[in-house]
Amino acid sequence: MQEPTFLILTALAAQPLHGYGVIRSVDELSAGEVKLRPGTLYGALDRLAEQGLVTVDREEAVEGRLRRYYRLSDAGAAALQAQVERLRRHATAAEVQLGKRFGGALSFGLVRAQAAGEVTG
Amino acid sequence: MQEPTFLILTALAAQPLHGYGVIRSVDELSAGEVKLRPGTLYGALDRLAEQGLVTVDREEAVEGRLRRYYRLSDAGAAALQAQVERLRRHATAAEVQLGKRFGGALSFGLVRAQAAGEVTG
DNA sequence: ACGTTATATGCCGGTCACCGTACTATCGCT
DNA sequence: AGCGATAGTACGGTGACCGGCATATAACGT
Repeated sequence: MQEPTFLILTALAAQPLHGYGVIRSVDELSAGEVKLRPGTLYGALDRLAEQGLVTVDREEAVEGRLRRYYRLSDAGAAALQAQVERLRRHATAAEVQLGKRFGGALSFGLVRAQAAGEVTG
Repeated sequence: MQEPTFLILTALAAQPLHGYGVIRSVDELSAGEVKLRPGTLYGALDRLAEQGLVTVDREEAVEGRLRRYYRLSDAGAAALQAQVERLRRHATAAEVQLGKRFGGALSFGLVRAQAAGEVTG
């Protein structure tokens, strides 16, 4: 699962949103770092619906415009939670490796890596 | 940056490795979850070298076979560290969102999410 | 002697997620 | 009337990754 897809699931985790709502939510959640393009969003939404990770909650017609709300399914929530754990494991592994970067054991600030996120063991 | 690329950088963070060494290291680091195919590995290595995130450390000829060692550059280490922080932020954001999942504040087991890995904020 | 597994690298075609852009359409603001 | 925000659809392109194949040597089992 890629970053945009992950953030779409994240946006939908709290409550159902329509497409444009997802774009705004992802923008906020990523502190402005990730701005979803329509092509990315609706493509991802279609794929996620196909996989059963999101479902169409309802369709509203607001002043002629269709507004389709998407909801995170239970399977989607489980997938997201699994992905969160995967991300954490990878982050931890990378920091442990980075801590070994100067060839041996060292006893000062760089062990920070382990201290920071490392309790997983 | 995708998962395979991230794990390749992670593998090289501790010490220079040759191609096959990276495959084994990634296998270990991911607890057997990620098995790099040659096409993925060498393609990624070429791209990373182009971006200056890894450099060729040295070339050894072991019994006729060439063994090319790759090293993580300082830029690569910085990129990996940045990626680690990005991953952590996303993981945290997702768990906060998942915590809101049943519509409001709740005071039992599901707040586990925050308790589990969450001290970052 | 032969097959299998491990070591080690390179190449190529295919897929699919994502990007970028353009287009349609309505509302509110100026 | 024109512009920007809202809201969704369509489509061509890129590039990372996958899968498989080719190549070569060495160790190990049968």
